[in-house]
Amino acid sequence: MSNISKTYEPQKFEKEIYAAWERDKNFHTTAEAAGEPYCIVIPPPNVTGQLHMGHALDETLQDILIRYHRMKGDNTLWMPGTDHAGIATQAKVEEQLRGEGTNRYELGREKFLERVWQWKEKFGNRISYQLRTLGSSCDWDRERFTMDAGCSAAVRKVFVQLYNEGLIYRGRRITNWCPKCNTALSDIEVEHETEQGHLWHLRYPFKDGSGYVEVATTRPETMLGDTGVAVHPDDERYKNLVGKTLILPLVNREIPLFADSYVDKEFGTGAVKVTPAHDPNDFEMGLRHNLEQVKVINNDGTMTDDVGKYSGLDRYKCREVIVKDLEAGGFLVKVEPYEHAVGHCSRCHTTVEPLISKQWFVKMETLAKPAIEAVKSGELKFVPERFTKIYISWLENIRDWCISRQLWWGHQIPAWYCDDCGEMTVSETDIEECPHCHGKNLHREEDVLDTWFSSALWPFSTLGYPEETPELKKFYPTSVLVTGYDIIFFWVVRMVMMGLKFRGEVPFKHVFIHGLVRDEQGRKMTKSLGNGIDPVEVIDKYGADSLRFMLVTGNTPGNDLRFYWSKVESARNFANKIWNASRFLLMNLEDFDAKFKPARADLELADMWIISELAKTIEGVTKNIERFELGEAARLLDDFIWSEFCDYYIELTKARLYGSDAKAKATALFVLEKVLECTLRLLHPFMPFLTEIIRQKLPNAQGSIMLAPYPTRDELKDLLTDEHNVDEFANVILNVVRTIRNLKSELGIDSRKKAAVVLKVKSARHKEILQEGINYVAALTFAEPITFAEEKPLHAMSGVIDGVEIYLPLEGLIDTEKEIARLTKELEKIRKGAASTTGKLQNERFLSKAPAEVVQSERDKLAAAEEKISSLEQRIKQLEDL
RNA sequence: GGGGUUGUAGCUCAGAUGGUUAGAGUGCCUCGUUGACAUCGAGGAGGUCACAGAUUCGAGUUCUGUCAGCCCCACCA
Repeated sequence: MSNISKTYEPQKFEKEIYAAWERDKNFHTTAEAAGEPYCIVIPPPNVTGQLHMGHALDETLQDILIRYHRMKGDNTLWMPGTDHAGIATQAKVEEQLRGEGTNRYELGREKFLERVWQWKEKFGNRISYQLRTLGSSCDWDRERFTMDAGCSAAVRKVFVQLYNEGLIYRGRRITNWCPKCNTALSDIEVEHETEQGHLWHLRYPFKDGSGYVEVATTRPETMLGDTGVAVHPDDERYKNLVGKTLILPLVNREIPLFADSYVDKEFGTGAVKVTPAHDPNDFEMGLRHNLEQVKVINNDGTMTDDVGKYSGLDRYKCREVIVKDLEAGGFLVKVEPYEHAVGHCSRCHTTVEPLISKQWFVKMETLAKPAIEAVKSGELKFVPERFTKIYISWLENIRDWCISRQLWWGHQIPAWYCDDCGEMTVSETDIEECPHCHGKNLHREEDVLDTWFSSALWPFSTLGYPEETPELKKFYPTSVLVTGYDIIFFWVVRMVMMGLKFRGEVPFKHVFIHGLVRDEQGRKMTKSLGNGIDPVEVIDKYGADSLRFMLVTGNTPGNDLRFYWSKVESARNFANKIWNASRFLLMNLEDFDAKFKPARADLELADMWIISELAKTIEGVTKNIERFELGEAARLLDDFIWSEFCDYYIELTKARLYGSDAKAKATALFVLEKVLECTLRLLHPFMPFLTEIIRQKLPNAQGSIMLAPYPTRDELKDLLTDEHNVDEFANVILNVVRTIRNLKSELGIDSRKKAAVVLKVKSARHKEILQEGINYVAALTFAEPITFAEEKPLHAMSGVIDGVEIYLPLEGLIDTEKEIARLTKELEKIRKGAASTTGKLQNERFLSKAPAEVVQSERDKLAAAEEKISSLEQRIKQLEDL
């Protein structure tokens, strides 16, 4: 039983424990099980690669909530799974192919997809492995993938219904295009970054030779596609010129000067060149004024065949050449440095090109409204609350969602085009015949859906939708979504919209938002910086429990945290502390009658105190978990276990454990075991492995800790006695202990060396307390002997606390002056405090407005301070008289 | 341009509904290895809570403004 190693070595047991949990089906949930449903669907990690530290945080938070609720008796389901991550995964495999000297086009769609599935298999397994290593208690029997049969069926059904309702449409529009990924992107996949560029001022001559209009541009190469110049309708400078024709330099195309209120009169010359095919605003203006769309840039970022000598040039090379040519032709007025925002592909960081193409879109307005309402009504709550505002304002300004991607890896859009009649058909099942003309010459839409389309359905597709399964009925809406603030727009809002649309209810009641895990310098962990740390590496070195504890302590919802090895180390030290406290107990427990139960009267003050503190800790931890303040809960646990249980209580039991009174020993062991066992359960959601292995060694605990009940104050009610008195006792004794330790230290006496102490006690109550607790003082301070006296001993160092004067007699004469100086300093400190208290109590408005108990506590404070002052003054006088 | 967030000990961070002398971890200094633990114990130093106002009997906490950092959103070429 006690053959437990001297130090905590998590590597020796974590894997076996997890395997046992899994073998015993401890994670498994059924819809029929008893208890309130509690469900979390995992934010599915991308099968692009392995988990990083951000995932470790995300999973840890979820696992804490899940384990807590499971122990509480809720019918708890944590649904695991992974995401196919369209663009990202495809890019990885294409990169692999490039290394092999081939590409996806050579391979063909089918063979290529086989390769991606192989990739998925590899990394999907790696992710499952990592999640297990971390201790995640998900229901593995239900593991899902965004492209499995069920999710695909859900996607089809939702797509077709939205299409039939007119909420999905196909249109020729200007969209963000990534020339490298070779696909359209949605607005949120474009990252805007300010760049140092230039503003080129160009002059476009009037056809009639009557002069020029000056325009400015940051992208001169697009002038090849200009089909107009716009000015504001109220702009006096141009009023008489609107309607005239300009000649586009280099190209010699005739283009109109027209008026549109989009134009800002104040900017530049107030005239804008208009390129409908390559700028979203120009595109809109082009539609309003029937301008021609001249495409001059290809999908791959080179210039099109129709631009003469510029054809085939890369867009940036073309820019250089154009500028030269404009300058040579006298069309360049000036160039200024100019800072402006440029869009980049969030995947590959290539500068995005707005291009016109046929794409599929989801109409957002009607879907967004209920999603806004759900948050405003409180049906859906963000933790912390501040994200509500961000969520709402984003939804209020939402634009249609481009969902088609020119990729192969993903859900292929279920639309078929008939080559005979030209009609398009959208269908939930594959079709081989055109329903319009019964022709057989169909070809399927090649595009696939944006990854986030299937992710948006995740909370109900994983529960069985489109089937009306028992799980769907039982666990939807899920309880809470745990995710980082970086994907609120990508994912959270879309789940809410889809959930409301297809289930009529929000997908989750709470959204628990956490921050990013950063490196020691506060930088984001990224591949390019090479500053990422693999959670598995940390686990190998320090154990999963340490990593988990490190990730939650000192962190609050929504805030970023920094990764420090030293923080992991201190979490490991905490684990080691628990390990050794347990080892101590187990060693002493060897010849202990496990069935012994003390009578309430057998409990000592210290026993009652630790049980009372445990009860407070249970309440605090529970309350904070419920509020999602997991960092605070962890702090309370740390504090209770390390300071109160280990540093004080265990020390206080030693006299009994090593003494000869068998019953006293048994009582102490009983309480030690009781408190430890209860504490382990309280800590289990945070440190699942350690708590499991230790608890299994305790004589009175049966079964897995993860299925044991979560502690409650009620559970301790038979042992809780007279808590108010216990607190008072503890207060006095711990204060005396601190003062004695302090004095010893100042005297340079080893803390474990015996030293005589004299106490001068004012009230009978204090005397009673100290007499009863004198052994505790002795045990914690190595004070011996401790005597009570009415007089102040002359040759001694002294300290004073409420109601008690403490003296450490010295063997020789004391250095009177030094001691007086020390006491005077102490006296000043107390006087200062007393002065501020007196000030308050002399303030009539304080007396009349502050609550009675606040006033009373100030009075008590003052009385105590005055007592201390008088005691100190006496002592100083006594020393001065020497 | 709009919005958010942060500013508390050398460092990293806690401090819910305002109310004792503002806390923890880590680092630093002093002392201590006889059996739970040196991955430890005891003690200590270290903070005008960014700055300025306002509200209040009372502000680290609420409000306004200023400064500094970070982040998000945004179709002014």
